[in-house]
Amino acid sequence: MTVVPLPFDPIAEARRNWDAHEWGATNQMATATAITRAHQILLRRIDSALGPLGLTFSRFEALALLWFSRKGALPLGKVGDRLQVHPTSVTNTVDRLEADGLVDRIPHPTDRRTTLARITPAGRRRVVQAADALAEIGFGLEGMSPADLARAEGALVDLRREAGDF
Amino acid sequence: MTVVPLPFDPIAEARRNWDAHEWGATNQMATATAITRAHQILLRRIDSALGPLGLTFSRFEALALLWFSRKGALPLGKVGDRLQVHPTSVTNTVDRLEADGLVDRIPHPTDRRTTLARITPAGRRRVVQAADALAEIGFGLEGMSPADLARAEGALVDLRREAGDF
DNA sequence: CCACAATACTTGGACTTCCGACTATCTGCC
DNA sequence: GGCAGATAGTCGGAAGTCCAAGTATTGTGG
Repeated sequence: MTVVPLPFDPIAEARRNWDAHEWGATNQMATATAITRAHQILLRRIDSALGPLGLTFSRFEALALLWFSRKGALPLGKVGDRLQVHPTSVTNTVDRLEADGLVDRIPHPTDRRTTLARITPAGRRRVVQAADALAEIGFGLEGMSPADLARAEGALVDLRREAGDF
Repeated sequence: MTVVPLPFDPIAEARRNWDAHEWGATNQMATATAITRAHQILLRRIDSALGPLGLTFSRFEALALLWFSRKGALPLGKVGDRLQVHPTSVTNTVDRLEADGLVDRIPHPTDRRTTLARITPAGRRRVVQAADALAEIGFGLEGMSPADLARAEGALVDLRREAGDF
């Protein structure tokens, strides 16, 4: 995608327009726009760093979650809860990881409704490479000072909590 | 989507795992995750507020951009630059807005390569309703104090600038 | 103990986003 | 003037997300 730097901050511009037309909630609009843009920037950088490894951010997240888990395996539903994504997205993600041999599906020992996703040895090797690649690019956050990292994270805690994240 | 509040902050948990395994860039990981989650929360709330009006956030953004423009019309390429999205996404967005009669396509007066998207009277009415609906829900940012709104926006300025946003 | 509700996952469809490739048009330089 | 390269938009395809609906299994109240 062509990145064309604008000669002005589009958010400051939006603020002016919003205020001029009395559309209300200007501060929220500005912050929502900033978060949306930050997410776009982040996702592009992260996915392009992971592309050579055959991963996307969501696949990486799932893989890392399994890697961290005690047994290297979790019910698909738990994966969805932790990553806050829809069950169908988990099915899709695990399908692709499985096709690449990074994960396999095994039945739950006692509940036959439940399927576990289990990280394979190849998956363990891949996720470590991916974590290195992400650390290398600072998770796409080059350009943010340590103070800004902490500020951003802190400012979003209440939003996440209030939305039921934890 | 079922929202199941977790009994702990998943980001704090990820921090612990990351540090324990010495994967590096822990602070960036935490902030990137927070931004990603905030975006998920935001987008869901915003799209569900706009759904009854037949809009999505990206369609609203395009419509608002046209509304603010002096002539109510812009080349598709300019729309993409301002919203930082791929040309094909603009084509798609405008297709749908056009199908709903909120926008129409007109030729550029002098450059025959260029197509202008022009907001229609119905589009103008709709975008005002949408702005009201969004102000109503505080752009999905209920839960953030005014101080946090400013903190989040401020913390992301350098990221956006460094990424070539402006 | 058994019908009914809840839970776990998958399937099919809609939508958004991106990339690569393609057509049409304009611009600049020889 | 005319051709090479840049620019504007669109199309086809891949990937991600969600919802609605469907199957299978488990839990529960009378």
